[in-house]
Amino acid sequence: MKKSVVTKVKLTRNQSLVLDSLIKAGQPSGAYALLDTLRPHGFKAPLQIYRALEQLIDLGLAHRLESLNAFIACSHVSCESSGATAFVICDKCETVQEICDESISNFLSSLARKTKIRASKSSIELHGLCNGCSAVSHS
Amino acid sequence: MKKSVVTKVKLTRNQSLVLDSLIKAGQPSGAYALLDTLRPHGFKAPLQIYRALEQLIDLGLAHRLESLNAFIACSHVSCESSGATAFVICDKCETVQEICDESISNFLSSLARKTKIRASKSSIELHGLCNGCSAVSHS
DNA sequence: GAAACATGTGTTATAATATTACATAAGTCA
DNA sequence: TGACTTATGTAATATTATAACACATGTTTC
Ligand SMILES: [Zn+2]
Ligand SMILES: [Zn+2]
Ligand SMILES: [Zn+2]
Ligand SMILES: [Zn+2]
Repeated sequence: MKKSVVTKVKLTRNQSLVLDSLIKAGQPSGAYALLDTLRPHGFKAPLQIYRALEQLIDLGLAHRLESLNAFIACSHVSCESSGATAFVICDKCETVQEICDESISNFLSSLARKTKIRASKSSIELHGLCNGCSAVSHS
Repeated sequence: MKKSVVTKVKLTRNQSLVLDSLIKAGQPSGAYALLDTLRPHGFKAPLQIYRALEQLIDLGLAHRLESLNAFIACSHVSCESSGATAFVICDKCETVQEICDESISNFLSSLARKTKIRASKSSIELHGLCNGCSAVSHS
């Protein structure tokens, strides 16, 4: 898993704005939602968002949720350490828990070993109802 | 994890055609690639593909690879048993290994327990270079 | 400083993926 | 049969992502 080694980086204006939006959102955000949010700041084209996101993701400051085609700010200081992260997503309230511990990296290592793959990127996403939403929606 | 309980289902014509294409491809296939493949059989619109895929996925006969926006035929008899499946994807030769054992379901159960989520769907995808490709591309 | 290079930006257009809406047909069961 | 569900056909549209090009800015090297 390639990861940025940098601990402190100077973000460009666009990157900072996108990261701030992501943090403020506190939820998975689509690229076009971010674009709309940032139009008042002069953003006009999707590429401005996608380019900033690419950097932020490389730096471990944001993550892409593959199953939602959406993005979210990293909830840790930064995920540089391992890059082995799992996302647990409530489909009702859209809360996302970002889990990044040894159980994840161990699982991925073991999976890579078993399948003889030289892993470069992983995506673990678990959908369902969080504790609160699960209590409410007892259909 | 909700799963079909059916063991033998009669597929409709469209569903059979899409499944056959997926199996023949033996690789992740995009919806529009499937559409092109099936035009000679009368397919004309993306919805015909997406609708068939939805059924096939519900039946456990096909899977969606979230990180590729693509689909693949189930490599087991069917994944009805657990629905806890991991995909290991070579980014060079596009080979996909579908892993479905206790290590996967245990990991997911544990993750769900830790995060207090009532899980309904999961997606585990590991990218990298398979054994063969990794040997060749020693840059 | 000038040249060479890498990185970031702005903008337009376009590609790739997925869904809505509506009309029709076919299968299932009382 | 009627009532109902499921599958289909088709057109239009929505959503997500990238390509191509021009320009600007920053950094290194001489
Ligand atoms: Zn993170
Ligand atoms: Zn919730
Ligand atoms: Zn399967
Ligand atoms: Zn390979």
